[in-house]
Amino acid sequence: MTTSPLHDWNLAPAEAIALQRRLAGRVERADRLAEVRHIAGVDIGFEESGAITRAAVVVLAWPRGSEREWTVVERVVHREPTRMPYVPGLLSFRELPAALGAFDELETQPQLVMVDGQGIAHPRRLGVASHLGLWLDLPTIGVAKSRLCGRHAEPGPERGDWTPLTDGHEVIGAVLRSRSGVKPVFVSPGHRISLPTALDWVIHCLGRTKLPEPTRLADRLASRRGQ
DNA sequence: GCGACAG
DNA sequence: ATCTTGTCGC
Repeated sequence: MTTSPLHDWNLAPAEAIALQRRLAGRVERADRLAEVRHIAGVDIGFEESGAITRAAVVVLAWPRGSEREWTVVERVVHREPTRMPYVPGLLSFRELPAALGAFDELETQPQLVMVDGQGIAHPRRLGVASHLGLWLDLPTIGVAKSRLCGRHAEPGPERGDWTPLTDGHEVIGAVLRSRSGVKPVFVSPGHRISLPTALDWVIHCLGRTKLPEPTRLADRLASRRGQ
């Protein structure tokens, strides 16, 4: 077996929390991105009543062909037995093992990764997107469908309108109206990216749907609803 | 003690 | 996350 770059995954809740506090100090909140040619979207689904975790990664070419033309470069689905239950705040310990398995099978090297879940908009500033970014040493962005922590005002009604997500005086993300008339998404930096840049990328990847294309396609593939 | 709580 | 049909609206 290989030696884990950061840690192993079988941890008790108290240990996982202590680990998150340590890892959070390694998260980079400033932009450190290479020229983007491929953007990956990641999401997790379950089979067998939750006994099997199914990770999906979709890689899209950038820049895209035309306004609403995306080129899917690669798609990977990786399954493995589920190890941990869902515990709010400890999501990465449940989902990352399978996600990393999917990345191991990926042939294309993305320069940016969008994850279904929070980045630093997390109680200890280490949501699943940040944790994955540290492990892969790649820029990551968290795009969640609901809030885990922080306070915010309701964003405007038009696509692109957003308000800051804050915790105390710290800005930890943005609440973005990705589509008018629909509940907003929660965008937060994962690793090696700033909030303004993360927001730009998410907005660039928006189609007519609520979720940006990378995450939307990964979502479909993970739930096997996708093709 | 009473809520809140990514997926 | 997942279990699930029809239905309202652009």
